[in-house]
Amino acid sequence: MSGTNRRRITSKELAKLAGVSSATISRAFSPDSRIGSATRDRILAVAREYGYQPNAIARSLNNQRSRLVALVVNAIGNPCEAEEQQLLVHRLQARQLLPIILCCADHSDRLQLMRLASTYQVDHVVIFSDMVSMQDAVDIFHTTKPIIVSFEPLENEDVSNIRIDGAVGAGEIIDKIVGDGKRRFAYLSGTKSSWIDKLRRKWFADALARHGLAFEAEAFGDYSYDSGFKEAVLLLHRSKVDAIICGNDVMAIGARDAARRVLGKNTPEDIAIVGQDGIAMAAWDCNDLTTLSLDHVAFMDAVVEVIERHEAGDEGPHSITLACTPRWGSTA
Amino acid sequence: MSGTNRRRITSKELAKLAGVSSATISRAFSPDSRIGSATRDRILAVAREYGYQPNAIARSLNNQRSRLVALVVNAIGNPCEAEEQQLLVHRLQARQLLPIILCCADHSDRLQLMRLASTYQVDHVVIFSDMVSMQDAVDIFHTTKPIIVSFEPLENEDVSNIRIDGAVGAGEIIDKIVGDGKRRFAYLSGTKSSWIDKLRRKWFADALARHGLAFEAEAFGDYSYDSGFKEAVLLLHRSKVDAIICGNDVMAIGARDAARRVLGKNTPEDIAIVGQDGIAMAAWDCNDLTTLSLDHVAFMDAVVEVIERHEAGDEGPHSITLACTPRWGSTA
DNA sequence: ATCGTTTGTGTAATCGTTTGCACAACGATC
DNA sequence: GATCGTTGTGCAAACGATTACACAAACGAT
Repeated sequence: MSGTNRRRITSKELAKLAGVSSATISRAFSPDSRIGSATRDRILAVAREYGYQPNAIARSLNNQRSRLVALVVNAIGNPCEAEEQQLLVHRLQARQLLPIILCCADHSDRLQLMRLASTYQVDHVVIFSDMVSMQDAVDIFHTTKPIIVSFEPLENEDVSNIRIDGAVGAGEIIDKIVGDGKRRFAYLSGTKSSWIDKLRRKWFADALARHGLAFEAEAFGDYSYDSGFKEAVLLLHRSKVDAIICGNDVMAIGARDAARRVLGKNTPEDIAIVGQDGIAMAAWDCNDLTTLSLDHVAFMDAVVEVIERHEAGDEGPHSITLACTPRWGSTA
Repeated sequence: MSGTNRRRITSKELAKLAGVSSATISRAFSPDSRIGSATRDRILAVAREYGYQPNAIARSLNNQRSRLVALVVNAIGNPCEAEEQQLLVHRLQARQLLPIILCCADHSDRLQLMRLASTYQVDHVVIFSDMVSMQDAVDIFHTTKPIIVSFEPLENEDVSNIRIDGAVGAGEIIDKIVGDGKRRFAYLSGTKSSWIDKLRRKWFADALARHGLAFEAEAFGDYSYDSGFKEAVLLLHRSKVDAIICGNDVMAIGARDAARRVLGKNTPEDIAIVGQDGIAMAAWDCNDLTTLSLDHVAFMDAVVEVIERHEAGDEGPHSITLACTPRWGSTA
C-alpha cells in the first residue's frame, strides 16, 4: 500500500489472498457481471488493501481495445493548437480515454512516429497536422477505426472529418477593409507546404476577387511571432501594401509590431492587419486583433462527437462542417 | 497493405506465410538476436508486404516495459507549460517513448486520472503539477520507477527531482527596482493552493526584506491574463503600490494592460511590473516584459537526463537544481 | 419431491508477443 | 572420425487480464 513495493500485485495473487479465482477478481472490477455483491465488496476491500488495480495493458490485449487516442499535431507551443489540445484532452479524459500526443516538426519523423503509435493499437486517431496526407494516415492506421482528419479541404476518402469553412467570414472581413478604403493587400502565409494554408488564402483571395482585387504581395513564415515580424518588415520594405492578411494570429501580432516599430505605421489607419484562429490572446487588451476566428469549443465538441459515434460502432464516415466568424478588433 | 483491412495480422499468421515459427518473426524484429540474416531479410520483406508490425501492447505485457511516459500537468493552454511540453515531447519521441498527457483542473480528477494512467504501466512519470502531493504520487505510482517531480521545494522523499531556484535572480530584480526608487510592492499570486507559488513569492519577499521592505498588498488570480487584469485593477484601486510582482508572465501582461488602460499608468515610470517564467511571448516587441526567467531547454534537458538514468537502471534518486535568471525588459 | 430457472463461481482458452531451453546442422579442431 | 563450439530454429511457457462454458447451489412453482 504505502512504501516501495517494487512489483505490482496480479489478479491471480489477489485471488489467492481473497480466497477466490482470478476470474472472480476480474468480475469484481467489471461493472455489470454476475457476481455476488458480498464477494465483490470483499474483493474490493482486499484490493484496496494491497493496492491492486487491473493491468490495463493486459486488459487491452484481451479486449482488443486500448482506450488510447493518438493526437497528431504540428506543435504544442503554438497557442492555437495548445488551446485546442487542452479542450480535447479534457474531453477525452472525462471519457476515460488517454491521449498520446504525436508532435513532430519534419515529415519523415511524422510518419515514423505515426507508425510507432499505431503499434500501440490506439482506438482513435485525430490528425490536426495538415502536412500528413490522408493516404499516409489511412495506410498507417489501417486497422484503427477510420481516422478523424480535421481541417479538411474535401477529398474523396472514406474517412470521418471535420471541415473548417471560413469563406463567408473572410468575405465579411475583406468587405469591411475594402470599405475602409484599403486596396493593396498582401498575404503572409504560415507555411509553404500546407494545404490548409492554401485553402485559407483562397477564402480571402476569392473575397478580394469579388471586389476586383487580388493579393499584390506574398510572403512565407512559419506561424511564429518572429517570422511574422521579419517577413512583414521585408514585405513592407519592398511593396506599398496597406493591408496584410496573416496565416495565424501569432504572425499577425508579429506583423503588427513590425509595422508599428520598424515602419512607424499604426493600425488600422495606416495599415490593416488580420489574423486567423481566434486564440485567446487575440482578445487581450494589448492586441485587440481583428481575426477570422474559429470557435474552438465547438470544434473540439465536434471531434469528440465523431469519436463517440465511432466508439458506439458507427464508423461513418461522419463529416461536420464549422464556420469561422470574424472577431472585430482595432487592427483592421 | 492498402485498403481497409479490418484486422491486423499477427506474428503467428505471418509465421505461416513466411514458413517459419512465430519466435523467428519476433527475432527478426529484435536488433540483436540469433537469426540468419537471410531469414531476417525474407521475413522483413514479407512483413512489409502484409503490413505487419509487432503489437506493442502484447510486447509490453511480456517485457514489463511499456515505453509510455505520463506527464502530469496543470494546463496545456498556459504558454509556459505548452512550451515546456513541446520540448519534452520532442525529446521523448526521439527516444521512442510515447507521452501520455494528464491534464487536470481539479484535485479529485487529478488523482483519479493518475490512477488510470498507472494502470497502463507507464515506465516513467513526470509531474509538473504543483498541486499533487508527493505522497499521493508515490502511492499511486508505487510500482513505477521513482517519480520525477519538478519544481520541488525540497522534501525528504526518496524521489528524483528537478529543483528550480530563483532566489538569486529575484534578488537582482528587486535590487534593480528598489534602485529605481520604487518602495511599495504587491504580489499577485497565480493561485492560492500551490506551494510553487508560495515558494516563488518567498524569493521576492526575502529579497525585499534585505532592503527592509515587505509586500504591502496581495492578490490571487489563476495564472490567466484575465485574472491578471482584473486583480491588478482591484489592487491598484485599493492601494497605492508602485510595483507588482506577478506569479507568471501571462498575468503580468494582464496587469500591465490593466495599469495602462484602466489607470493610465505606464511602465516602468509609474509602476514596475515583473513576470515569471520567461515564455517566448515575454520577449515580443509589444510586451518586452521584465521577468524572472527559467531556461526551458535546460529544464527539459534535465528532465530527460533523469529519465535516461532511470532507463539505464540507476534509479537514484537524482536531483538537479536550475537557477532562474532575470530577463530585463521595459516593464521594470 | 421434482423440475426449471436464476445466481455465483471456477476452469481453461485466449489475446500477441518474447525468450529460455532443446536440438539439429555445420565447420573447425585435434 | 570423434569432439566441440557456433549458429539458426522451433517448442512451449510466460506476461495478466477477460470470458465462454460448465456446474453447483439456491430458490420458486407445481
